[in-house]
Amino acid sequence: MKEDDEPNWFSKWEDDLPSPEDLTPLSQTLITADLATAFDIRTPIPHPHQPPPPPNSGEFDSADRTLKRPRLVWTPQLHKRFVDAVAHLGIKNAVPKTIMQLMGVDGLTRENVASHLQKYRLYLKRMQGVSSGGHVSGGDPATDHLFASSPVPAHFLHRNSDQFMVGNYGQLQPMYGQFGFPRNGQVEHPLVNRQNQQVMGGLIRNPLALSCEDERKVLTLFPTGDD
DNA sequence: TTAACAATAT
DNA sequence: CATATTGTTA
Repeated sequence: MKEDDEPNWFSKWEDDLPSPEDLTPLSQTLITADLATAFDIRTPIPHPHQPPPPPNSGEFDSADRTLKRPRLVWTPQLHKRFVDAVAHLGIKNAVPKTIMQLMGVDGLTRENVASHLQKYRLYLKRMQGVSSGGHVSGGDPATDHLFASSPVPAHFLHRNSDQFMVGNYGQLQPMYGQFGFPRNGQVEHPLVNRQNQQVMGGLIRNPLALSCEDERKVLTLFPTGDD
């Protein structure tokens, strides 16, 4: 009776081990749709009614990759959501996939975001060159119109956009308060000049609009309901 | 192999 | 010019 009693010296720690489900949320993809809603970035978007199913077009509107989608049109509302996502993520985590997830827009692909992000970064860079908020530097106002219609999270303009990591769960305020350490001591107001606003009344008022440009169909993603 | 990113193409 | 697609690199 020496082994019958079962001291279970190993059974002990074995029992103590956490079950596979108990641990490692680390492998998870960052920020699920649920998390995104948990933030404050508005509601999760329903879906923008996919491509117009032209009966005899041979294209299906299902979430079928590998098939061509209509050109995405970045409305001010959609861009706003984009900026919000980027702002809340911080530079470090603001990569296409994460942004896409945080935006929670159905039908929006990583490529869509990547492409837009590329341009957005160029826009920010152009602004850095020039002092405060004035748009110059050979950038046509018409070009920046979209970007100008959305408030830029300040910190992005200056080099020190050292945002905190994703840990801001629960409550997120539009204010980050932490300007960090201005090595230059140059704290400016990233006020965006809106004097160059074009005709914006009545033109961009109809969301969820599906138009036809030439023969290419363009897809306008839903209205976020707020701007 | 995935994804970010820059470059290039529509 | 706005967005897509591709190519390269991490």
